[in-house]
Amino acid sequence: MRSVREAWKAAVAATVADMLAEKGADPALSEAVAAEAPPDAAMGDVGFPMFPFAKVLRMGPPQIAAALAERLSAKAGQAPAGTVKAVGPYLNVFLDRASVAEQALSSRSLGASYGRSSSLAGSKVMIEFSSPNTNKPLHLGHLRNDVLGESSARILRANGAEVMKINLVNDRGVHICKSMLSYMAYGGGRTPEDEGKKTDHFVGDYYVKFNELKKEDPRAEEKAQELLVKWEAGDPETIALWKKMNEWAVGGIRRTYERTGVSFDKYYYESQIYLTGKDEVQKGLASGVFFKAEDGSVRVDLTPIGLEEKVLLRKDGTSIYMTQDLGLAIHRHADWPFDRLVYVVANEQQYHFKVLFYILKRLGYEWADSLFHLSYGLVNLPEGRMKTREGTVVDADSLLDSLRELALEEIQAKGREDAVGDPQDTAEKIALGAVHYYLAQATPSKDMIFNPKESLSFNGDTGPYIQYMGARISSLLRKRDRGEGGAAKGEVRPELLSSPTEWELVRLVSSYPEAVEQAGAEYNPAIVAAHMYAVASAFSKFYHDEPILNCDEPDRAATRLALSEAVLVVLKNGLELLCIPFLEAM
RNA sequence: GCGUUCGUAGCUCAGCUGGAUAGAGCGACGGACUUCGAAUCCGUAGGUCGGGGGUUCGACUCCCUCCGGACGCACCA
Repeated sequence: MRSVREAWKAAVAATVADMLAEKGADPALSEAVAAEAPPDAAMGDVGFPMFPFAKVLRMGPPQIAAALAERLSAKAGQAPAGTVKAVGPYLNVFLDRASVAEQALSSRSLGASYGRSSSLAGSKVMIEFSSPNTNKPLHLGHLRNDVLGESSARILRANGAEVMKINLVNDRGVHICKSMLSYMAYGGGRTPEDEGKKTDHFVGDYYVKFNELKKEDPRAEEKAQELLVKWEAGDPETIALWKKMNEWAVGGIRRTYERTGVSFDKYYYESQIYLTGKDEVQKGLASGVFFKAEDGSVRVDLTPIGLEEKVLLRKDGTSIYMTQDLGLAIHRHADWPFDRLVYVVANEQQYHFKVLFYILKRLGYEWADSLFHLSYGLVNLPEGRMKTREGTVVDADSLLDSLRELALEEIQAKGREDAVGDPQDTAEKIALGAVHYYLAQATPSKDMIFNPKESLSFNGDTGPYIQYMGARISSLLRKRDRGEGGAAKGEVRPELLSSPTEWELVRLVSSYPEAVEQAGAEYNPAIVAAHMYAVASAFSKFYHDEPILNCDEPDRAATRLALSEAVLVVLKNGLELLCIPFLEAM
C-alpha cells in the first residue's frame, strides 16, 4: 500500500507542478502536496487537499481538484492503478483494491520478515535501559522502562539497525549501604533460601527495614556514609557482604528479566566504572572548557544554555553522577562507535541529560549530537505517585503474579484448561500481554496512571484482546488443517475482498510496515500497539460479520482464510515487537 | 522565582509533518450465542478540545498570555 500511495502522491505532485509551470509559478511549490485519509472510505482511499495552491494558481481549490482529476484521468496508462475523483476542494483517489489486497496477502509468504524495512540499515544504535538499583526489586516503573527499551530495540532492528542493548546496573552508593547496614542489624546471617524468598525481594526487605533502623539508631544515616567510605577503601568484610547481597539482588532481577522477555547484550556495573570520567574532567580543565572554583571543585559554566554551573569534581577530588556518565559515554563510543546512543530514562532526568550532552559537545566530541534521551513519564497510581517509604510501590513480580491468578481464574471459569494445554503457562503469558500492552500503548513522554482495577480487565483495548484474536485465527487454521470447511477446494482470489470490513483489514495489513517504520523513526512502540489494536478490532468485526471457513463459496472461503492468515502474520510480528507473547489458544 | 512538560467525553487515552461532521476503550443504559471461540459484536447517552488573544483560506494541532497539575533547578544517583 505504501508504494501505491507514494506513487499516487508523486503523480499528483508532478501534475500540480505542470499546472504551476504553465501559470509561470515555481513548480517546486508542488512539494506542498500532502496525502491524507478521507474521513469516509466512500469518499476515497487517499485524499489530497488543494487549498495550498489556490493563491498561486489563482483558482478555487474545487476548480484545481477538478482540473487535476481530468488531467490524471487522461493519462490513465502512466498513472498508478486506481481512479481519481474531485470531491470539493479535495482530489481523492480510489486505489485498485485487488492489487492492494494482493499485496496484503503476500505477507503470508513473507512470514516473520513482513514489516521489516531497511530504513535504518547501516546504522548502529546503542540503547541503554532498565538501569536497576541493587537494593530492591524491579517495580512498575521499571516495567515501563523495560518494555520501552526492549520494544524500541526490536523495532529498530526490524528497520535494519544494528542494535546493542545495554544495562547500567547501579550497584554502589549510600542506598546500597543502607540495605547492607540493615542486614547487618537484622539479618543474622540468614539467606533468601532460609526464608524461601526470591533473592532480590529478600534484599529489598532489608532496604525497607532501614527505616526501622533509623528510628532505633539516630546515627544510621551517618553509619551508611561510613560504610560507603569503607567500601571505597576496599575493606574486605564490607566488600564480601556487598558482593553477597549484590548477587542476590542482581540474580533476582535477572530472573524477572527472563520472565518478561527482556535481555541485554552487555551489562555495565557502576562499581566498576564510577571512577571513569575523572580523566576527562582533568583534560577539560587543562583545555579550559572547565574551571576550578575558589573552593577547589571543578565546574562547568552552563550560562550558554541558560543554566548556571555544574560541579564535576568535588573539592576533595571525588566524582559524581555526571562525571561518571561523561566518562561512560566516551568509553562506549570508543568501544562501539555508534551512530546513535539512546538513554531510556525517566523524564525526571531531563536536566541531567541536557547538561551531559552539552558538556560532551563542549569537549569537542562530534558524536555528542547523536545522543538522545528517550524520556518517558512516570507511572502513577490513582492516589498519586508511588512512594517507597509509604509502601505504595507496585512490585513487578507481585503484579505479574496477581494478573496470572486472574487469568487462570478466567481460564478455569471458561473450562478451557484442556484446550489450553498448560493453564499456568498460558495464564502467565496473558498476564505479560496485559502489562506490556498497557505500558506500551501509552505515549512514552507522557505520565500515565496505572489503575490496578482497569489493568486487571482483559476486555477492550488490552493485550489479551489482541492475543485472543490471534488465538481465534489459530483455531480457524487448525480446523482448516483438519479438513473442515470448503476452503481447501477453493482458490485464493484477492479481488473478492471487497466488503467494507474486508477492505478495512486489507488496508491495515498492508499499512503495517509503515507503522513499524514510523515507530522506529520516532522511538515510539505505541504506534505499533495502536496498529495492533486496530487490526485486532477490524478482524473481530470481520469474523463476526462474515463466515470464513463456513462460507458456501469455496473461492471466497479460501480467500477469507488467506486474509485471516495475513492478519495472523501481522499480529504475530507486531506482538513480538511489543514483547507480548503470542498464543495459539487461550 | 526560573526551566521542561501536560491539560481532549464521568474515568484512562488516540488524534499522523495545521485540513473535509473531534475518535477509541472502560463505566452507564439497551440489544445479539441451536452456526467458524460471547476474553466477542452492535446500538444509545456523554465533549464551547483548560480560559483568552494571535498567525492562516483553514487551528485540538503553530505563537503569545493567563489558570491548573506534574517534574526538575544537589559537591544524590
